[in-house]
Amino acid sequence: MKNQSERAYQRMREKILSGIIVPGARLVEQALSEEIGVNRGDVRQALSRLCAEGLAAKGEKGGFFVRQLTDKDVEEIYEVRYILETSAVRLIIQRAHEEEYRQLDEIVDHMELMAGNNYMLGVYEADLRFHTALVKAAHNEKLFDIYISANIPLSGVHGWRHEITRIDKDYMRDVSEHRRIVEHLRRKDADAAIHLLNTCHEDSRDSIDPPDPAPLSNR
Amino acid sequence: MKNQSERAYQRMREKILSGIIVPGARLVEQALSEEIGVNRGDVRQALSRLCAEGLAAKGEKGGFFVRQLTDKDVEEIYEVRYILETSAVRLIIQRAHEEEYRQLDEIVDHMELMAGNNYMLGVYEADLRFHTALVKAAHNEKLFDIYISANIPLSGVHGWRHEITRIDKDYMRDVSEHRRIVEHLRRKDADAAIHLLNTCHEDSRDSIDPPDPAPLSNR
DNA sequence: TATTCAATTATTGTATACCAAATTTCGCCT
DNA sequence: AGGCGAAATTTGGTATACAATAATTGAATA
Repeated sequence: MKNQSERAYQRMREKILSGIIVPGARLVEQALSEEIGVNRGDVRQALSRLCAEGLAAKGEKGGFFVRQLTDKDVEEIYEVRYILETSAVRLIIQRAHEEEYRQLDEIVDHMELMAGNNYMLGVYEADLRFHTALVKAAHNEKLFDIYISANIPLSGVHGWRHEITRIDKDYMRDVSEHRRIVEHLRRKDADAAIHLLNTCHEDSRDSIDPPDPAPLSNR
Repeated sequence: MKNQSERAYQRMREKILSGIIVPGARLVEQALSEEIGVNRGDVRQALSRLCAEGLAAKGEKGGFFVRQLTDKDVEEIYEVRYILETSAVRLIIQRAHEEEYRQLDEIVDHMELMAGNNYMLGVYEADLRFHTALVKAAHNEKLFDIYISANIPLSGVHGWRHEITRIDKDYMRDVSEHRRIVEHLRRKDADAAIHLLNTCHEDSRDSIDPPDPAPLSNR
């Protein structure tokens, strides 16, 4: 954390993504500034950035709010996710080095370990990391930036903290799916890898229940 | 323009994209604030947003600068542009209505008129509008947002104002290419449309000379 | 009890001033 | 021309003010 506005941004981002601040809630500048320990100007700066990234939005009557994703939004985000990851796979096959495949393997190893011991949140975290590493391996920084700043790997679980994580899910199947994706990448079989990626998407989409209706303070 | 920080954002964006402020130049807060007629805080807010969108960047020794695109950046952006527009085409074929094709036709008409009378900047503008409308027609707001906020249609000509626009370019060929793209879309021939789009990219890539080395005040 | 409306309080958007630290500029000297 | 150091500028951070507006409270009323 170099400077204060960066700090404000990071803290607020965390709070939003982890669901500590629920979607639809008003982002009160003074409260935030006191809590984080920066002044209102820095909070305002961070809010501006969060807005540009789609994590927050300006209310019609003024003020900032945590972005409320509609069903349509989620649907569209999955579509974009598919587009970006599919393209990443094709680039990976042209460009990735063994080193990057090894990194992906390692993440899957972690995922396996956590799945075996029922660390659901851990598995989820590893999954995030896997998809991020996947796009990174495409060797296109701009593509990676877009993927990150669009908060694509997180959108579906916006507010997961408030949901009951499905206990009966077969996490081991996920693990083997991810492992097979890496295999396909190594064999340069783009279509197979993409097909499996698609399966992942379907899975996570099904396992997500709509978040609690947020207690809107206004709007 | 609802509020001041929005105004600051708009003005600065214009200045950067039109090349009035050259790539690499320092963005002095006070100068900007006086010029635009807002206070420093608002400028700071706008700068924060511009940064998130990749139009500006924070210098290592502090301060904001107009983002300087390297050859690699441009290369990557074209790749992303290809990915996004290609995906858009595939979605358009599934979803677009006649109304949207008519809009595209109309833009091509404008382009033709301007090309016929050698309004080079006008042609360029219509081209921008065409590609934007294309992505919009994919009926995925998120995809559209990404396309816009990544400044993809503009990146290649970042600072075009300082270049000598090629006078000998065959603008009419561009026009007919664009017209054929719409035809292919109507016939639902994705591959043909994508192939032509690709041609456009190659063309514009070739016709762009590297911008003048920006007079860097530091960095 | 439920509802309406006015008074009170909170929040935003904007503006200004201040400060220390870092950075840049500029003139001077060699 | 090139290096040096002082002066000016710029940043990043903080505090405060204040009018306009939005939200909440609470009391009066149906």
